[in-house]
Amino acid sequence: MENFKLLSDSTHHLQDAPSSLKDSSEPSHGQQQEYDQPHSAKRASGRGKAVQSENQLNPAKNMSDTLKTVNARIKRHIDPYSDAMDSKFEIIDNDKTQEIVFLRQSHDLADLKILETQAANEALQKELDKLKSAAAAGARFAQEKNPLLEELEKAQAANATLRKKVQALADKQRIHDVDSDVNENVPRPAGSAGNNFNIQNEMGLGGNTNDREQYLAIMRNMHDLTHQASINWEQPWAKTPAGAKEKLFAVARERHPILKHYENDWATEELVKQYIKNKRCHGYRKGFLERPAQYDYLKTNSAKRNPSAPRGPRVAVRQSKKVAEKKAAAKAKGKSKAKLRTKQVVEDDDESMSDEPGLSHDRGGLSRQGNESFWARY
DNA sequence: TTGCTTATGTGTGAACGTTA
DNA sequence: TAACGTTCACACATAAGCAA
Repeated sequence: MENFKLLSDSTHHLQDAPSSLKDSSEPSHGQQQEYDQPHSAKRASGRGKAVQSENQLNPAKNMSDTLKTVNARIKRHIDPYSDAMDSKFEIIDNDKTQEIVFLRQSHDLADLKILETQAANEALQKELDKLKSAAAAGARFAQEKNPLLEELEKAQAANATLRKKVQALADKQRIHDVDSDVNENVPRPAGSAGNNFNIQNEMGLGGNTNDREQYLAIMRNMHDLTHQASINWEQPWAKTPAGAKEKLFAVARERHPILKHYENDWATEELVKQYIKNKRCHGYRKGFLERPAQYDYLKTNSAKRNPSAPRGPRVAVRQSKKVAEKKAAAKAKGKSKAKLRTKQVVEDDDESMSDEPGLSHDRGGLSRQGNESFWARY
């Protein structure tokens, strides 16, 4: 098969070929027709017939053109060293018209190759269609996804707006809290704790269980702070250094911000005073603390007191009575009248003390009538 | 049951402001 | 300036609650 060449080299044989050969191109197909039977069926009409009519007009030229075309197709499609070509060539080896036969065989092979290529193209086309449809589906999906994206963007924008609103409200609340700290100061009640007012109530923590718990928490914390501030509870509160007091107040305000509401830390002060007073009292009673001689008279007074005298929470009653008295005093014109009233109250008190020892502690100017409703509870 | 803590009432003296 | 009233601080007494 080394002699196998492209058909261009042998074109001259065709051009110089005798007319018998040229004319017998079709009749001489006896052998070829047998060989080419399957392909001739494919070319029953169309290109086969056209070539035949062209050959009748100028067979040599047509053959030359055909050879060129086929040769170009062979260059593109046929492997000259393939086994199929080898076997075909051997069959026609000694035939005079071998080149023509070979040309047709090559032509048929080229057609076959074209058909195969067409089939491959069709397969590729189908694959391309599939890809196109897939791409179209992707585009459709992208289009369908757009509304979701828009919705998401809207939700994000709404979220951002809400966040801004929350932040603004928080700022507003913080400002309000600061204002509350400044504006809602509770002044110290008149009198002394336990005698004229109740610390817990005046602190506004006498409402419910939670208030009570908060009050107790603050109170216990103040006790701890008293020791942590190295305050000498064996001495009267008045003798406590101002620096130690201020330090204690500052820490107390930090631990319990509610204490800021009470002017000049009166609540803190009252709690600590009450604590160290009771602690000293306990020490005197137990004997591990010596009472100053200046307070001996209190012991004497206590001995004179009637132990059967009833005790109870009278602060509120006395306070309300005082308010009523002040209102009455405001109505009264002239100081003489007020003085007269005071004297009368004292006289009433003296009367009460002489009549009923149990009311001897009613020091705040309570008349007996005004006090009856209270004592009725005992 | 006991001991401690808390809350409240008591009387007194001192300091302070107001008034005659 | 003295008298008076108010407020404050102090200790004592006691009831009630709570925990060991």
